[in-house]
Amino acid sequence: MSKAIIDDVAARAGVSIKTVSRVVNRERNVRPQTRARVEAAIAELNYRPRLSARSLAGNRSFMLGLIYGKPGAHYVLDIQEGILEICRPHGYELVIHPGEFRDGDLVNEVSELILDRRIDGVLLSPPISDHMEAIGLLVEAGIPLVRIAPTIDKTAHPFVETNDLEASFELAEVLIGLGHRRIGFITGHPDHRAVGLRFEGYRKALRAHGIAFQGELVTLGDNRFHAGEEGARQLLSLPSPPTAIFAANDEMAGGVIKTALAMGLRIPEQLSVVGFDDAPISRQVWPSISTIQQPIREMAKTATQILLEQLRAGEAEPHPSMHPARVILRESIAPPRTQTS
Amino acid sequence: MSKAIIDDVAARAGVSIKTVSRVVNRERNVRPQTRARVEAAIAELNYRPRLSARSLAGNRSFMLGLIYGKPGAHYVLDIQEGILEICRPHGYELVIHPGEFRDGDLVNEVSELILDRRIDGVLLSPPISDHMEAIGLLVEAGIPLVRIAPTIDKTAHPFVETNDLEASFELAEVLIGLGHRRIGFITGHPDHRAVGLRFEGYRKALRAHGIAFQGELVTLGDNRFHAGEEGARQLLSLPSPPTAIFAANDEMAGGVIKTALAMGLRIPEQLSVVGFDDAPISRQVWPSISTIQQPIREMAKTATQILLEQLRAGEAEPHPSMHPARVILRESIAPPRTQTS
DNA sequence: ATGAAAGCGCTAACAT
DNA sequence: ATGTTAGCGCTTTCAT
Repeated sequence: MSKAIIDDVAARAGVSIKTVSRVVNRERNVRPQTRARVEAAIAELNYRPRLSARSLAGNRSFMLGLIYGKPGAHYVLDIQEGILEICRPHGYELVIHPGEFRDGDLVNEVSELILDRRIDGVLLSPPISDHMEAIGLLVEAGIPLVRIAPTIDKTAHPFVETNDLEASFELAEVLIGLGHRRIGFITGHPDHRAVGLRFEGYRKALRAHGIAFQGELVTLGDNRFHAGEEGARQLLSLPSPPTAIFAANDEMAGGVIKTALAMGLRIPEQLSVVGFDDAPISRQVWPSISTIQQPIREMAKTATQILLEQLRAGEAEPHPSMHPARVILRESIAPPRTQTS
Repeated sequence: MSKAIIDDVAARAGVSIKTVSRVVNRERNVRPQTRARVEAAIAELNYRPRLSARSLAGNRSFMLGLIYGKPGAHYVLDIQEGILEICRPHGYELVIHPGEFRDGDLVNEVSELILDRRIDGVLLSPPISDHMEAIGLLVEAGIPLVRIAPTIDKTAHPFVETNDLEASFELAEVLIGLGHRRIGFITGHPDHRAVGLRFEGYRKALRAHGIAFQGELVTLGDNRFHAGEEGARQLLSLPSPPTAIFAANDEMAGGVIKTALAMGLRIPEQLSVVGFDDAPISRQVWPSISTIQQPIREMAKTATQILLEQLRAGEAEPHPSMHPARVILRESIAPPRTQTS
């Protein structure tokens, strides 16, 4: 029963409560000897500072906020755990906040988060990391924030990033290297800008290899499994169907696989498929999907470190940090069948 | 800029701060007229009580804790969102806490959660809802808790439950009804007791239909995709392989599908497969998996309601609530091939 | 039905 | 390097 409060510790260590406070807060100007005495007293009494008291007096909440969209459960959970791994040891709690990009309430909810909870700092994960209105609100309120994998306006605020475009370019090049020339693409949700960069990477790769871009080989998706199914149905019904399909994320690539199999195609012999994210589904379908792995957990950890540093230093210098993605090759790709068949 | 504090509201409404406090806390013994005046003042000033001040004075944190294992990202996220949906409107924040069942640290972390964060109440999701040591700690500390889908010791504490065994029985009966007699089973992780009930449901169904239980048709799994692959490989290599496989969860059923396809089997013609959970994977593989849907989000909501009620009433009556699961039939099942082939 | 006064346990500003 | 004194903004008694 740890009912000890700061006065108990002070009494036991024979110092004033201010000195105890100094030790707890790791301030300097405490003699090592004194510090040791206080730390001993803290240990003996199993003293834990009351968060509410610290908050009230110090005007900070020791809480970080995470505002996230819905880019897949595994993605969100990875981010959450990455953040927790860093912030917990520093005495910060995480308050999670699901928000829809298009939801008009998002802005209200953000201000509620600020006003009611007095969050000390905020992490924004995709696609909310590109939600400039929400960001503006936070900036106005003076709440430190770090954006995870933003794609626009990457000047004003600290962020951690990855290289969607380059990784996508590389994966497209793999297909081209195998001999594919008609490569379909299923785009992602327009609110998820990062996914748009993947499309650009694809186009750039085509260009780099002198392959003409063909609009008919592109279908509009929304990141969901179903869009992959639809897109595949559409692309594979073309008079001259693609020999490979690049889906902007794994969820949709999974949809492509399912539809292609249902249509009686053999993968990868008759159709190569690639995705993006290294989502669980990419490993779990048969054949497994070649994809791009993003170090999202690491990004979340770095973002949290940057945020905590900002909280400590009180400054908000843009502090970019790059976590490159990497290509993962699996069963879903092969050279195209020779045209003669 | 809502910098209004309780004194401002009191002044504006022409009452004492105690009365404002009464209105904010919905206490009675306030004349409707007075209440209206105070509420008007609150609205005009956009007053928001400081959580830290309320916590310090009232000795509660307005935070709920969720301790969860890792039974799949979608599952965890569903629970989180179910809880948030209920607790946010009541002014409670959610603090999430991933914990490994076998991790010795879990107990430490739980006490930290109690001591440091002064959590007002805790929700335990599977498999932690069966972690009696952690529960004991919470009870000892007098922290109200609600268990989500526990399987043991369902007497002492409030909980919400579902009917794993009965649903499993029902799904097994579907296979039997199709004519299957050799039905393989891949068990779940032993720490996840609920998954054990699914095995019992399977055995009970066999018994009910006069089918002898055969140990060789059972392999030990751990809820993960890979275990499904292994189990399928083992079962399908038997001299007389099963005509259907029941995996204790969808993740493993997905593994079965993948392995069976890789072995050249056609599903469902040559092998029927069923799972449990209605996880995304059950919809995303081809063919899609027949399974059981559990209303986990609803369970989480109900659990939160019970917890909040307890916090209000100050009592901890066991308050069971049943959320039945239901069978979902998809493409992965068919009658067995006739033995003559 | 309403109010006055006394903290809750800590940090901040200013001593010393 | 350490201590003193005020609060932080609310909820609790206990009056009235």
